[in-house]
Amino acid sequence: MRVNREQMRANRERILSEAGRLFRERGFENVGVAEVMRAAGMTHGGFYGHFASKDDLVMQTLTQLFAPRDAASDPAMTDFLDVYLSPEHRDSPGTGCPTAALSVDAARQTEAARRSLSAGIEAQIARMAARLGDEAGGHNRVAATGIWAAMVGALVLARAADAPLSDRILADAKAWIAGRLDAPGDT
Amino acid sequence: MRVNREQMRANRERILSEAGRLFRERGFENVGVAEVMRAAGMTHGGFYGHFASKDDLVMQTLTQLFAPRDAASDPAMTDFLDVYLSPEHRDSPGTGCPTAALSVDAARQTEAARRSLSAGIEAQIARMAARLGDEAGGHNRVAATGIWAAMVGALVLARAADAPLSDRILADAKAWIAGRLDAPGDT
DNA sequence: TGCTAAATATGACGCGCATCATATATGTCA
DNA sequence: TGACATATATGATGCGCGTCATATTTAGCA
Repeated sequence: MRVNREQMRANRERILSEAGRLFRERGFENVGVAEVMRAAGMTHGGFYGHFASKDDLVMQTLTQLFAPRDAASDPAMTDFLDVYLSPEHRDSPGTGCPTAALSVDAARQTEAARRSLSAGIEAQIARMAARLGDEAGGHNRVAATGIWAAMVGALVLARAADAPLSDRILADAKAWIAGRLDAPGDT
Repeated sequence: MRVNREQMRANRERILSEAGRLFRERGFENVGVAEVMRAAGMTHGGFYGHFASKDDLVMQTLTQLFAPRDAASDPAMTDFLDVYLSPEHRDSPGTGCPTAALSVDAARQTEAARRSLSAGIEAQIARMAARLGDEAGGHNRVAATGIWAAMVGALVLARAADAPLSDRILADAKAWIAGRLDAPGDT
């Protein structure tokens, strides 16, 4: 039952990947250690060879989900907005934005988990500000925070709302935010 | 151990009230039936005399939290925004906005619970639109959705972020949203 | 005032979960 | 190539939770 070092590294990454998907789909409390391991193609026993506890898994999953990616390949704001507030993104939280899926839950986790999430939020705001800077210019941190909050909030509301209302929230929020992009008008 | 009808009604309301507070503070999955009953000053046994199941309690709690109040006494948008994105509101989810505290969790509950939440979101958007109508006028539904999403999202982000970042998110989001209130500019 | 139904209390059951103990098989290295 | 370390599997333990069975007390009503 022993695997080589490469295999073990791959197993560990598959655990983290499946945990990231399951946690985003159903929240930290509704996914058990055994289910994560099963999704990764193993049994529950080997879990503690990879992680110290479930809290540790939660923290490392958050860290991985918010790992920095190169901002150079970021799509333009308009395209990003269009994808972010699409029905497809709303309907697939398991592969979607970890902030929208896990922020509320993560606020109730370990201090270490909170720190990972907090760093991810800061990075995202900075990236949004940079993106706005490329297209407008000025003190964009305020606008980046407001636009990002509106996007996350709209996705959360759309996921909570039922069928006809949900689509309308996506469309209306997208239209409103897009309208704010053109005319910066910072305070 | 029997109480009169008035007392029983009061007990039932206290259960719902405490459940509303505890659920908003810690989420549905992290609060047990026994703890809710204890908070209401009773033991766990009498629970099923009031509710059919925990799912039933969750649904009725949501219904009560989103019960319509008279929109006539709503504060002006600016005052509402100031209170909503205050550090006090961020730090007391148990008595704060149920949408920000429970939306993500509620999306994973019973269909009946989802319906209660959905109705609450619809009512809130309508109230926001009416408020904007009193102060501007026009097709305000789009703006109401965008502003409400920004407010909910900013509160969620502020609750997830750590100390210095959290305050900045509140202040920046508040400033940005307030700037969008003056100039409607609907699409 | 006494009988009955009802509201709450006490206690128990079964299940799922996180965690750990031990077994087994196989990479790793001398 | 053989001995040992180690990655995973099997199985067990303890605990908390939702739910229910039963007991107890007392309001409601004749």
